[in-house]
Amino acid sequence: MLSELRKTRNQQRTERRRQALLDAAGKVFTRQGFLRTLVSDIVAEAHVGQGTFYRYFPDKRAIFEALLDRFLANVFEAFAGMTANPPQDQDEYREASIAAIRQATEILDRDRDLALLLLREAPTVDSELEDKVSSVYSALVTIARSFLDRAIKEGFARPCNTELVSEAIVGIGAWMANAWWAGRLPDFSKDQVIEQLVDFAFFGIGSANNS
Amino acid sequence: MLSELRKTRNQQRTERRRQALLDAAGKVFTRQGFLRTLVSDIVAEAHVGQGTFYRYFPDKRAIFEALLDRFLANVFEAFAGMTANPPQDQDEYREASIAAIRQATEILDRDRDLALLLLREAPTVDSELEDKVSSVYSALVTIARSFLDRAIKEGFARPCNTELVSEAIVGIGAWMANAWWAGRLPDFSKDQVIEQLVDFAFFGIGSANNS
Amino acid sequence: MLSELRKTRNQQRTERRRQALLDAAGKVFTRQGFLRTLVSDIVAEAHVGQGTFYRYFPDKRAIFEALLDRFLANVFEAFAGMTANPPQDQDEYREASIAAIRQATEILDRDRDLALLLLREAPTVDSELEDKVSSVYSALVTIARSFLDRAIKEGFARPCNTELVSEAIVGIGAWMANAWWAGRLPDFSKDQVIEQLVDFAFFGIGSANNS
Amino acid sequence: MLSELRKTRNQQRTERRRQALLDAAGKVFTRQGFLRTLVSDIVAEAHVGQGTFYRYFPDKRAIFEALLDRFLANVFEAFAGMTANPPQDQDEYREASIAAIRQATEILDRDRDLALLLLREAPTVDSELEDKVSSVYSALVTIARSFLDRAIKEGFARPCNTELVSEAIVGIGAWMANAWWAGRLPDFSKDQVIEQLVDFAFFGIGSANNS
DNA sequence: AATGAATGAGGGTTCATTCAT
DNA sequence: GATGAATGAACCCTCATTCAT
Repeated sequence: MLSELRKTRNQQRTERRRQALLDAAGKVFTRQGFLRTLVSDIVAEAHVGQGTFYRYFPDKRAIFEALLDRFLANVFEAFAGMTANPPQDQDEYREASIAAIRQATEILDRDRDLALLLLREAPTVDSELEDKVSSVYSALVTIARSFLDRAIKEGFARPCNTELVSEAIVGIGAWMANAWWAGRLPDFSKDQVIEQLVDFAFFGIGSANNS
Repeated sequence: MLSELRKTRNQQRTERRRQALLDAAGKVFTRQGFLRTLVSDIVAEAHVGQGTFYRYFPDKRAIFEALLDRFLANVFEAFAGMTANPPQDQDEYREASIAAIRQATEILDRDRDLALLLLREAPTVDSELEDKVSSVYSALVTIARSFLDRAIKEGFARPCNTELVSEAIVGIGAWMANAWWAGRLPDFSKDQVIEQLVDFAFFGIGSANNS
Repeated sequence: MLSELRKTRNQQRTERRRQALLDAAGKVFTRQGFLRTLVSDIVAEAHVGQGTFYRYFPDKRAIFEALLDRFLANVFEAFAGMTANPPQDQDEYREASIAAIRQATEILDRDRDLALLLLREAPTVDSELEDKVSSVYSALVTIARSFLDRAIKEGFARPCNTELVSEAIVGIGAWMANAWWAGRLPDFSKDQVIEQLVDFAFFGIGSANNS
Repeated sequence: MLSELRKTRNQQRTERRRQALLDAAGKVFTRQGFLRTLVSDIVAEAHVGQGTFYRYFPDKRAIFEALLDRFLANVFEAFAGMTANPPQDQDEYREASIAAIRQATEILDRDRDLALLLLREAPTVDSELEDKVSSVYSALVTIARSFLDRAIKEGFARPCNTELVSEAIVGIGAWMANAWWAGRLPDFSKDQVIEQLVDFAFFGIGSANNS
């Protein structure tokens, strides 16, 4: 009979190994993409035997999903703080937005390549993984929408179809993050990008003297 | 020696068959995704022999690329008209934008599922295909930017970093098209979406009375 | 109804095309070997259509065999003259041998590469082709043996087992021809090789003063 | 971590299986020739899975080469002893030659069919394998030549061009071995063949009373 | 529990052969 | 008769998964 201590130690070892496999998978997926990653690549990267993989994950898709879950949890965590401290006027709103985005990207920046890969490839693997990614965007849209609704009610935002507009706002964020991470905007600092986008979202491209 | 007539007829037959293979591939890719599509699925859909496929395309990737090329050519054609008729004031600009987007989506709508698939999966196949898709976005950004630059010069658009903002505008378009095609916006007509987005792009979310 | 003239002309045309295909096949087989030669290579070399090949030969093996037959007929022709003019003493015998070998190689030299290929690869294709090649060697052995038998009877050759020795003599010829054609004897002229070999065959390596 | 004992046992098992595959391949190649042998034939003969083959050899050519290497190593071993004990006169030389050849054929006789196949087909597979076989003949020629050079220097062999003559001697050996193995000399014992050939090599066909 | 050798179904690709024009 | 596009039976090889140790 195993002692409690021994049992716990084994569980820890198991959990550590699971994480090691996930980390290894993350590296290999980032390097080669889901399509071109073999299970044998993952176990080689993790320095474990081929059979060991199947003690922890039923197949390649499963470890990809686990990786995605871990990442999506991070995303939620990153945006969780945004609901606090409702702003009192448009300037505060704008400042709060900039701060929130800056903080969120900070967290995501740690695994930017993996993030890029997961968001890009998950929808091509499976409709289930596609739904998972969608649901995260939906959640972000919901957050954005509640902010926007309040801002309109408080009178410091232009009335509009908040469902569509918040989708668009999340879209800008996701798109530009993608562009930035993919190196398509080499001439700008991250802060520049964030500020310009927030201004665009707040004021549009229209000039004041024309309204 | 074949007569000219005969030669031409053969070329036509070859071209027709190539298109038939492309169409069949389009259907199967749309249904199953690149990953899960077998060459044997494509030839079954096209009702030709397995070997016939390899007379027209060297491998699965190649037919996917040809399909992408055909689609990207359509995209360019769709947006080619946008450069004509520079608008004279902000309202005309806004109307022109709506008209152009409506027309572009009209054309793309014919193969919406395929479009969705190509844009989503091409970047996961290959860095070359990834670049192809990127370059189309870049081209659209360039078009958007030249419009925006002029609008600012003419005084009916707010000065801003046009490189970033035009990237964002294309991003909104691509993102919302995606959302729309993927059925994530079931409550809105296409025209509603277009109008709301153009307004968002022109005026932002900021209220007039707060500026 | 075709006139006789027309019929003959067609037969000639057919025969010419058959020879053209054989020549083309010879070139390609020489270049690539039987194993790596495709029917499509042969028709490309012959500048005829893929289907045309099958009007003249049932398959790749058949054209190889036809080529072999054409070559073996040449070999027989080359050695046919050797039976004439029986020599009267050992020196005449030796001179006649040298002359015959020289003449034979003369004829074979025209298609040396093809000869090398056919003799080397035919036995690996088929046991039937193997037998064909064998039978040529047997025929040569028979010729050599009849000479040797007579020479012994006439008293200017050492009595020996003529079946084995004539096999060995043909073996030397075939082996050295192979070595020569394959470029394994770069330092010698053909005449040098022939003379040395004939001397070896006549006198062996043993020295006179030791007998 | 595997114990040393376990590791060694695994290596042995691996080596045993590799040899089993080689043996199986030998059987199938002998039966069907390189051209007509499928990898699936080899694995069926060896009673292992299709994939197992590819753990041990990259492709069909590779296992053929390994088989050839194993055989050529045997050939060298068979002839290695020939360099020892230089003979002191022509008779000793002749006796030594007979003994050496008898011993060499003894060893090769064990895998005569495979030997025949390897020497015959290897040059048709590849220029690399062709070179391998050539190099063995060259090595044998070198051995023969050193003997002949010494015999001439010692005065019990007729001066001659030793490069050509030793090539011819090896040629006789290879050719007659081939003829014997191929069943073209059914009326003679091996010893008869060897003796006759050695006599032919020593004394030629020329009669003594004619010199 | 961990291993890595063994497996074989499955997929891509070739190429001899057929056949409609 | 000549053509070359079409064909699909082979065949090679990969790689996710199993399993004996």
